Amino acid sequence: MDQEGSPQSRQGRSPSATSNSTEPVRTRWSPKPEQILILESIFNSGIVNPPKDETVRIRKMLEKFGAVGDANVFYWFQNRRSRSRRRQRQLQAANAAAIATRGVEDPQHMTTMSMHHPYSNNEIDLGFGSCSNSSSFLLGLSSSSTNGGCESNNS
Amino acid sequence: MDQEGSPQSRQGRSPSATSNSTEPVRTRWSPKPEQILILESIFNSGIVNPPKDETVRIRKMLEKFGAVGDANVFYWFQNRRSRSRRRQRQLQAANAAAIATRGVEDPQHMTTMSMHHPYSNNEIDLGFGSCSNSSSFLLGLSSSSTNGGCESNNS
DNA sequence: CTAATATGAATGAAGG
DNA sequence: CCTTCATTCATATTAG
Repeated sequence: MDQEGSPQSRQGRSPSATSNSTEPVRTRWSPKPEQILILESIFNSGIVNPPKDETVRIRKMLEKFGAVGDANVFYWFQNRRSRSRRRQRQLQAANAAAIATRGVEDPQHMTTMSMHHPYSNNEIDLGFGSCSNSSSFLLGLSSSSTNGGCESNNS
Repeated sequence: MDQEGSPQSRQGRSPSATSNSTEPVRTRWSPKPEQILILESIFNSGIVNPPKDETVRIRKMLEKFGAVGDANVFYWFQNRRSRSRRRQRQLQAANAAAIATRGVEDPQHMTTMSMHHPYSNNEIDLGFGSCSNSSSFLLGLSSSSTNGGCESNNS
């Protein structure tokens, strides 16, 4: 394979940028660790589906650590949501199956999602409803509104 | 019940313990030969993208030979599809290049075909269009909505 | 032991 | 929201 000695040296640019001649190789955006931290913090803060304006704000925040476009942020949240839900279902199914411990299998329903994960990556909290105070440095979302940014969004 | 799929450390009997005591050493799923046979049979039967229900059924089938989760089956088919496609594209490109042969030497590195495969890696059939009925002992599947039978897949 | 390869798993991007 | 494709990462296996 191709394993460079310099990993994570991929520079991604927003697909909207047409004036991009210095980087002919279109590499898909690879979020930097700091960006991932920010995104996860936001997600765990309850903002799982940021509206357009917030997406832009988040993008600007992330841009300080590397090139990123609005679409990237949008995709990230979308995938994150989907992934979390999937995770949840599998986890629940596994748990139920473990508790069941009996050969009762639903011939119709396929709720039995038994998948043995290698590492315990439990992330089953999501303080919705109440804006959980994450000790994150990214608490600067307020701009025009007087609110601190504890809002439940839904589109 | 099934604790884990028995990693079967067949690497080396060397006592060189790689610092493994209570580490969750993410042992990735290693399909048993029988499982691989089943999966390949199904794949070659035309089921290249089993729907969820079928995936569960396949998983149950495989579980008789070793611990496996739905996600593993899902990943297996996904990777299989991707690999088959890529392989074909590369072979096609190589073929086209061979036909060209208009003195146009490709000074670039050989990404298409340069590696000598130890075994005859000819798997370019993918007899879609006509559902080839392989004589497998495990053919007991019912078609679902998306695909699963003798139908050309979408996209 | 090191290098190359095969393959399971994760994720960004896009389609429907 | 859901599934699917393509690319990439990580690791097990095998060749040198």
